[in-house]
Amino acid sequence: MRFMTSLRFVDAVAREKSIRKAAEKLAITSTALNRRILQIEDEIGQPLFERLASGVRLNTAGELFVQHIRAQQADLARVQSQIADLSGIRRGHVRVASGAETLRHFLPDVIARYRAEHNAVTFDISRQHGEAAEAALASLETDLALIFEPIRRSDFQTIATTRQAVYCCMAETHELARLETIRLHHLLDIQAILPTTQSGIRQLLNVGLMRNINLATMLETDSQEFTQNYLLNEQVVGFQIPIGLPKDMADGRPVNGLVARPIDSQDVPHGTLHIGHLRGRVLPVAAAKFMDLMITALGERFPKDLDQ
Amino acid sequence: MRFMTSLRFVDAVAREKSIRKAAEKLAITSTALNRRILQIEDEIGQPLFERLASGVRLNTAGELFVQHIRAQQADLARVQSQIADLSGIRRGHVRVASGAETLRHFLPDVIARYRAEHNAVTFDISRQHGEAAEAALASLETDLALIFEPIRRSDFQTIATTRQAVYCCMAETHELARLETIRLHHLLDIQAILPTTQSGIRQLLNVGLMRNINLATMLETDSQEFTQNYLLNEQVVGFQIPIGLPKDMADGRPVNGLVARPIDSQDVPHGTLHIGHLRGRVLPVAAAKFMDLMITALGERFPKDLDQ
DNA sequence: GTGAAGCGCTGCGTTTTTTGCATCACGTGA
DNA sequence: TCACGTGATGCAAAAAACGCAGCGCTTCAC
Repeated sequence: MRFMTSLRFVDAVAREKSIRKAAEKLAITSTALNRRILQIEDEIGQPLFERLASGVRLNTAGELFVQHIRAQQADLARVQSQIADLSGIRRGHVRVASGAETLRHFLPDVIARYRAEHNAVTFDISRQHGEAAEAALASLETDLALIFEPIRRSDFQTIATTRQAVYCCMAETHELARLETIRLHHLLDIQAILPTTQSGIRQLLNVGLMRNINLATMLETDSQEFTQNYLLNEQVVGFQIPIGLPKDMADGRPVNGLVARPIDSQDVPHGTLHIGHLRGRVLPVAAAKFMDLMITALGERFPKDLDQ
Repeated sequence: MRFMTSLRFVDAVAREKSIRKAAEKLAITSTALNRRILQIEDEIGQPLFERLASGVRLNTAGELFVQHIRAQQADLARVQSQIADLSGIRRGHVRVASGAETLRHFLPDVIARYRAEHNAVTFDISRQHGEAAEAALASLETDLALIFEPIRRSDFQTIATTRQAVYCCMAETHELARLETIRLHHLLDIQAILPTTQSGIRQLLNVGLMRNINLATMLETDSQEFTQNYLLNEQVVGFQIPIGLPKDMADGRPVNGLVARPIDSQDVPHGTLHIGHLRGRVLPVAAAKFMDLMITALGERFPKDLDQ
C-alpha cells in the first residue's frame, strides 16, 4: 500500500520514539525517514514530535494525528476485508488479545475450526491481561479481546460473556483430589501456586482470601504452562477456570495425572469472561465472523452460562 | 497533503466517472492519472472501476473504497482543525447544505457573526433541498445541514429544531394584507406563486390544499428572490417561513412594501426546521462551534420554538 | 458502412522525487 | 572532558512519477 507509506512511517516513529530505531525496523535509512517526517510536519503546518536528545516524542498535535492514522489503518483493513469478501474468498487478518486462560485450549480449537473453512485468514494472538488488552483495543492494535474480569474501560463493548467458576488443579494423588467441591478452609496451609495480581483469577481469589485464610503461597507466576507442569512434581495446588482446562478435566475426570475441583462459590465468587471489541468500531469481516464463531463455541462448551 | 494525493485522485475519478476528465480537473495528464489508478487497483488486488467505452464507473469494491477515502478525508479535516485549534488560531472550513429558506437572512447573519470572531475560518454554503442535503451529509460532501421538513434518512442526526409556521407574503396593498391571520378559504382563487414540490413549505401547503381549495397557481419556482421581487409587481401571494423573512416582516410590519401574514395552523400545520449532521460523525472544531452559534442564534430569534 | 471522436491503456525518454552516504551540531552520561 | 547517540543537512545516485505520442477499442452521426 504505497499510499499509506508516509503514515505508516509516522506511526512507526511514534511507537519507537526514535527516528533511527524506526528506520531500522522499516529497513530504510534514518535520513530518508527523517525527511519524510519533516515533510509531513511541514504539510500539517506544525511539528508532530518533540525532539529530545534521546529521540523524539509525540506532542499533542502528534497524538491527535497518530490517533487518526491508526483509525485510518483499521478502517482500511476493514475495507480490504470487505472487498476480499466480495470475491468469495474470505481473506483477512484477525488480531486477538487475550488473557492466558483461553490460550491453552479454547483459542487453538476455535482458530483451527475457523481456518478449516477460511484458510486465507491469518491471526495475531497476543497474550495480554485485561487492562493491557483494553488499551490495545483502544489504540487499534487489536480487533478483539477476551478478558476475564474485570472490565475497566467504558469503551470496551462486550458482545458475549460466560460465567466461570474458579477451580483448583492438582495431581490426582493430592489429598484434596478426593473432594468434589473445595471450600476455602480446605486450603488452609496448603501449598499453592497463585497467578499474578493482574490475573482475573487472582482477583477473585483475593475476595475469598481476605478473610485471613492463610494459603501457603509457594510461588507466583503468570505462566499457566509452568503451573500445570509443576503440579505433577509436587503436592501443590494451582488455580484455573474451566475454559483453560481440557473438557474432561473440567468435568472432574483426571487428565494426564491431573484433576480439577471447583471451589464453592460461597467462598470464591464466579467470574465473568468477556468477549468484545472497541465500542463504535466496525470490525473487518474476518474478525466479525471469527467473533461469531468464538461465541458459538462458547455456547457449545458452556450452554448454560453464555450471555449475549 | 502529499500523502493523500493518490486517494484524492481516486475520489476525483469516481466523481467525474472519467479518467481524462478527472485528469483535466486535477491538472495532470490522463496517463499519469491512469497509472496511479492502475497502481492502486494493483495494491488493493482488485479493480475498483469498471471500464466502459464512455469512461469508468465504480464497481462494488470501488464503492467501498471510495467511501473509506471520503471518511478518511473528513476525519483528517477534523484532526487538522483540532491541531490548528491547539495553537490558538481557530482555523478551519465549514460546509453547510441548506434549503433556500435560511440563505436570505439567517445564514448570512450567523456567518458574519462567527467570522467576526474567527476570521481564519472559511465556508462553503450549498443550496440543496432536504433529500439532496441528506445525501451530501452521507457522502461527507458537507458537514452540517439545515433542513425544513421532512427528515427522510435515519443517519441524519438532529441537534436542534425550531417550529415554523407558514406565512403568506404579499404587497402591502394586497386585499389580504388587512387580515391578521390567513385561513385557507381566503386564498380561494387567489393568484399565488408556489415553491416547487421538493420544498418543505410546499409539502406543508399540500396538506391543506388536499381539501380541494383551488389556488390559482400562476407560477412555480424554487427561487425565493424571484418570488419576493415579483410580489411587488402584481397582486399575488407567495409563501415563506419566518426564518426566511426579515424580523420586522415576521412580526407583521411592512418591509419594502411587502407584508407577511401567518396561515392558521388549523389549515396548514407548522413545520420543523432541523439542524444536524451525519450520525456518528465527529465534526471538525470549526463546524461544531459554528453549529453551536447557529443554535444560539435560533434561540434568540425564536426563543419559544427551539428544541435541543 | 465508414469515418470521426472519445475512451482507457502502454512504450519511452525526461523530469521530479526519494534515498543513501558522509557529515554536522547538539545534548547526555560516564 | 570525551565518547556516544540523537536529529538535521548537502550532494550525488537511484527510483518513481510524469508527459508525449500512439494503439486498440467502442460509440455515434451521417
